[in-house]
Amino acid sequence: MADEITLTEEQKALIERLGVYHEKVGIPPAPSRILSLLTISPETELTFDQIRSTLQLSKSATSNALNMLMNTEKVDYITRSGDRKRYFKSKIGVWRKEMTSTVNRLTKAADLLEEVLHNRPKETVEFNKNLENVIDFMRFINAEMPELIKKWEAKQE
Amino acid sequence: MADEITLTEEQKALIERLGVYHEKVGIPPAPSRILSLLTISPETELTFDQIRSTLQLSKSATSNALNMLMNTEKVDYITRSGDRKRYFKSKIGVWRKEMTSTVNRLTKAADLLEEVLHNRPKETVEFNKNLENVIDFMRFINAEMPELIKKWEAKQE
DNA sequence: AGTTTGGTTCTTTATTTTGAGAACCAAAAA
DNA sequence: TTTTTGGTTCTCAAAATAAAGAACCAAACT
Repeated sequence: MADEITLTEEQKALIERLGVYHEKVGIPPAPSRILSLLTISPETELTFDQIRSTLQLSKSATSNALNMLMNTEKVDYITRSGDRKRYFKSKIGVWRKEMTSTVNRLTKAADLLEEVLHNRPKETVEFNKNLENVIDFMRFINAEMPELIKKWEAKQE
Repeated sequence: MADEITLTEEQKALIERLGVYHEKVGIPPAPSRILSLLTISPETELTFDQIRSTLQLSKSATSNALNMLMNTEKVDYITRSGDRKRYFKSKIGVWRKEMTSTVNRLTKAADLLEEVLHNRPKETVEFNKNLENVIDFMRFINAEMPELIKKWEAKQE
């Protein structure tokens, strides 16, 4: 127990800064810090207690945060034979899928806005046109994603 | 006073649904509802008191929410000569700029992640490669935005 | 000068979120 | 079979968020 991992002051500061970034996009404090730790830590696979003690969180906060991060597909764990502990790690590898599904959520908004558009009076011409453009652009971006990824991949020599 | 605008049940339901969507992307309840009202209302320019009474908000909640929405460039107001009231309206027209700056915020994340990358040991090869790819893709998307908008505009005959 | 209008700001309360700590639990180890 | 490990779940308190209501204020009206 209490086998926290050693981090430089710089690394600790980075955890906080990246943590704040995650908070800004809606992830609660404890999950944010864990996600940041798993991004910054020299060791990429950490046990429950390494995470807990390094970040000075309670067991409950650690447990709940890890489960939230696993539910949202941001974290995963591996096991090692003959070892009962789980080794948690960032799912940074699936960023392509994540970006795609983030953009895909835009189409949900587009559907909702389309309902709004259909409900609007035809008289507010400019407003309706803007709304229509937003909707169309959201769908356009979503449709372009695969091609965009392909273009990026081609660029990587 | 109490000159609320008339909305159908469907419109009221749409305000709630769109409001929930806004809440999910981090906008607090009252601003979310106001933004939704300004998107759904047949009249696109509403006074402080029309908003207040239609949504049954207190003056303070209305005032604070409107100021937040104006600070974040989501809402604006116009005035009419000989009329002391302000007429608030959604800034839906600037969606292009908004989308661009949303994507632009990605580069802030990329900068932070690059600091992280530089701090990492070279030994975690796969992790580092993934991190590098995320960073590069974020910047790529940002750089592609203007072209993407151009492509979309061309499509609008 | 006094009143009304169109808000803003301050104070207080209700609700939600966050996290600690203890109790708990199943599987593995002793 | 008892104990330890690796968590999970429950209860409670602290802190942050949200919003109501009243007091307040400057500009315009009377």
